[in-house]
Amino acid sequence: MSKVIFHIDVNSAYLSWEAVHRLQHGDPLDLRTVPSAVGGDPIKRHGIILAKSIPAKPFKIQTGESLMAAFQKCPTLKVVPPRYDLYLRSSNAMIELISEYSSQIQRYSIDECFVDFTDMIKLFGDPIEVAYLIKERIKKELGFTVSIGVSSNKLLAKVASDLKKPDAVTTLFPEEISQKMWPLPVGELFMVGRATVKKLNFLGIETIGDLANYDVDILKGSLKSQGILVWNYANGIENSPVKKSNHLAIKSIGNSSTIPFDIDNQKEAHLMLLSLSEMVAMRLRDSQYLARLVSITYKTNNFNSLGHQKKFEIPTDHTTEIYHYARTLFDELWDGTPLRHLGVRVSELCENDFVQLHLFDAYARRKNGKLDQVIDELRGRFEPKSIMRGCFVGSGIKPLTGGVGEDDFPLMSSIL
DNA sequence: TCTGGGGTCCTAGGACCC
DNA sequence: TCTGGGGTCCTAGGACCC
Repeated sequence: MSKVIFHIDVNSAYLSWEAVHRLQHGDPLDLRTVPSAVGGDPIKRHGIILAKSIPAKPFKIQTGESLMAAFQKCPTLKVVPPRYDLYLRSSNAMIELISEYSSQIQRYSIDECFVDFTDMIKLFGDPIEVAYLIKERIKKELGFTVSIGVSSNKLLAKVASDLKKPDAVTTLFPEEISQKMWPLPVGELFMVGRATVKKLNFLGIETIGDLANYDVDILKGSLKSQGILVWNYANGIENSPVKKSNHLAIKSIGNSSTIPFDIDNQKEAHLMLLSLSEMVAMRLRDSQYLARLVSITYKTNNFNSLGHQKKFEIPTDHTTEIYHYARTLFDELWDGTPLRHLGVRVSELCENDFVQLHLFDAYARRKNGKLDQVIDELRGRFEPKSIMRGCFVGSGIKPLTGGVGEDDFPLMSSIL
């Protein structure tokens, strides 16, 4: 028997949430009614558009483009800074409301989720009517709009929610594929990004329909497994389950940041790595995992990206150990080119309830672990900034770099 | 185009082993 | 060794998602 899946997508999420919050706090202006955007600070070199209002669309403002470019297209564009804690709370409120209709919810990102409604039909009735009900309740009770796609699998539900925006419910059942999905440009398909569009165009494939009706063996030849995947998607074939998000399914934890100035000396680079390692290690301990692999990445001032990684014998969650690995990796890779961006990531995670300790290491590690624990507690009880290492004083580098702390739920992946 | 930060997965090549 | 081949692990880089 066939499933019923919803995909629920918040319209211009960051911007809508920002607008609602401002209205609730007495701001007379609804950001959604004027050309506006949520964006970073160009002075700190974080100047890109993160979300835009619908009135900004006619100016061809694009998510991801620089604020400079955006202002050139629309000098009156109202830009506000992001507030991720607010967005997380807004997202949580929405999920809570949706939970009243099904417990089978997969949070796909901060502003998107999948809902398996199959078993709830006998309780709530017609899925499409329920989708409208959810949409209206979110609008009335939370103040923002969503687009909901309804279908028999996640891929089709996701495509459906994109067909009509904002504030809409759209179906895309298998029998509607040829009429509703096939005429779309192939780049609209999930997992067909810029690089794949180019390769497909080269084969004469322009629309999703072209792809669906192409010889899958030829696709396999030039696109490998990706070719089979997107061919299946173009034909509406996809059957992954709606996975209830559990944060224990995390595969890696990383932080990275663009520095307001170019780093051209080892000392500052090390300080930045320490700052990133502090955050990564705190999140790692919070996740109850240990990591076996540490990687660093950087971007030079001419936007060249390089990375280096290494596996280590003994999994760890200690700040100082992760930092030392990161520093060694960095020193092995860096040739002195000025840097604009640095990142630290840990992966190959394993449960932390059972660790084989080398006898020699045992004492030092326990001491380290205690220190980390105390710092984590103080940072939790007061403010994260309440404890910082002296070496950061006057350095121009923040003692902790990176976001996504406490309410970790980053299960956003490119895989359904 | 003066261009963020959080992720996941796949592929290719070399090392190493049998 | 101017020789074969398969399996697995490691690493770098790139593709995609939001």
